[in-house]
Amino acid sequence: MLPPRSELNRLHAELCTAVADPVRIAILYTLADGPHFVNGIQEQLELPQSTISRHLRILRTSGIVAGERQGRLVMYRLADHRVIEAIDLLRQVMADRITARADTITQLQE
Amino acid sequence: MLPPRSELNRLHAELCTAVADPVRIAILYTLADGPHFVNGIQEQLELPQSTISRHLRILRTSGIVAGERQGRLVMYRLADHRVIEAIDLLRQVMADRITARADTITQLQE
DNA sequence: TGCAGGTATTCACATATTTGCATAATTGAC
DNA sequence: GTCAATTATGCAAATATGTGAATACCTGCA
Repeated sequence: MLPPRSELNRLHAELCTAVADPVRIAILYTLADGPHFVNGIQEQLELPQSTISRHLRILRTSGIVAGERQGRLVMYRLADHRVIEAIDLLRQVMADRITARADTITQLQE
Repeated sequence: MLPPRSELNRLHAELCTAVADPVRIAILYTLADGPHFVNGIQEQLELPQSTISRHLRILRTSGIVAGERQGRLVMYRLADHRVIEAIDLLRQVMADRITARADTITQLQE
């Protein structure tokens, strides 16, 4: 007894929304290299600590990452690598588009 | 000479945002079955025509779909099937999560 | 040209999201 | 228990996003 399709689409959109932010994408690519502590992520992204923490909560709530406290630190890791696969696919689409546009400009200049 | 990583992440997020809406997801799955006219999409989703049109514009602007006028109708199609692959991956993640939750509930009831 | 069908846009409103700053909560060491 | 370090949250302001109704726009045909 699955939920109706519109409800599935709503949940699906929630998941997509969770990855639809530049800061969260940066966090996810950082975690794609392996688990990181919050201060490590912050050091890498150079953003206010509260900003990092709030975005981590969004990713955690949507089940995309998981956090585990280790003493005073909290270590975050990807909960499901398919999410990285998915956003990587979209990144390729974007990269191809940028390349195509650059080629067009180059041709116009010749 | 590529843009800096933060700029790429911003563009990447724009692309993700475009698919982060229940109506747009429904439209994309409709178009995954093949090109459709606007009135066909509207008939299938049962939403106001202006709503469909506005979401189609968002998808068109972000390059995810392409529209072509044929007489009085406009036919839309997916511009890059990798986008469907990407959101399908996320849908599987979501489906697995729902299944896991249902199993947990079942176990609690036993 | 005028009309009707199909699509796109504008408007006004409501809701949601993001951000920085300040502050709270949690943990380990003394 | 107190203090310092790390992480999380509350708050207020700014920005962005989604919606339906009405209207404008484009096209084919008489």
